[in-house]
Amino acid sequence: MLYNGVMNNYTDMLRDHNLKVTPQRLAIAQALDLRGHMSLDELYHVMLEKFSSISLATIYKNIHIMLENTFIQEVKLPQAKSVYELTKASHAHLSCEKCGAVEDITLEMSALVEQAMQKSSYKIQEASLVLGGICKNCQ
Amino acid sequence: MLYNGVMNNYTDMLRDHNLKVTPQRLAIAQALDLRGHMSLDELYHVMLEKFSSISLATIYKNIHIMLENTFIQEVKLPQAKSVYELTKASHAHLSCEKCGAVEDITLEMSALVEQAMQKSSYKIQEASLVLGGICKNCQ
DNA sequence: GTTTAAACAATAACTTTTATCGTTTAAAGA
DNA sequence: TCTTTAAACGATAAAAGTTATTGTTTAAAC
Repeated sequence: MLYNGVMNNYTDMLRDHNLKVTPQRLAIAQALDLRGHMSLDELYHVMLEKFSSISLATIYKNIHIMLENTFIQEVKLPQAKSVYELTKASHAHLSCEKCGAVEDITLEMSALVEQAMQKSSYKIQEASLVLGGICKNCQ
Repeated sequence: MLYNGVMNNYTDMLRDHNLKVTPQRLAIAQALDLRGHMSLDELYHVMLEKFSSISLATIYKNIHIMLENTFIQEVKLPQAKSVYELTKASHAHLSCEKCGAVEDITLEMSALVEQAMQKSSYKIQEASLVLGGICKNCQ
């Protein structure tokens, strides 16, 4: 299932999420896997290169159903358009405020969540963290 | 400046952010102060009660300029529409996935940010954290 | 192969957000 | 307090973003 750290069997991944396998969906999966994070616009323009007559509605509908089936996740960024990524283990995000790059980062958050549950009366189920800053290239 | 924990001098607050003081803006400031967090729709409907002929465009334009002048902040929630709040010291948010309530919570995040700076090559400037869960009432 | 439900492209419809314009008003200076 | 002026207002048009519809194509099960 893994080749040089890059997943290559998008067909199985789609089927695992009850998504019918089409060339368009395989290309979306590949694009997201390759680039990590993409906005709807970016995805549309990348898809246009492979499918010159793809409809924008196809992008919207696939993003919608892929979110519904948890094949992908939306990342809402404080100062930019949402980006989408393939669903993987829970993690936080780094967002460069200069170039707009988005990276995953895995952090130990259990202590923080514990702190929050003690301070509040919430039963916390998930944490969404975006750290804004300047990436290495832009420093 | 404080009366029973509720700020009452919205005029000064607006002026401090270079915003011309109008009845509509005073009402927006008061509504956000009173309720903590409001979506654009909620704000519009609350404002309609005071100003029966207020234009939706006025809400959009004021939210825009108030964001620009950092009088208010936008909170992007993972599974719901954005809400807005008066700008205050940096803090995280709790979001009830059942009733939609949003609360502020102050957490000690410096250790986490330190962890992130060591793991990555980013210079981190701000953290945006939303904790999703179930509030006391909904449990 | 056939059949069928789902996905597709095209595009219309709808929603959300921004821009325009004539009028009103807050705020600064006379 | 009275003018003056730039900004804010309401109304509404325009633009941008998203969803729904329709006829056609295609993936997948039989």
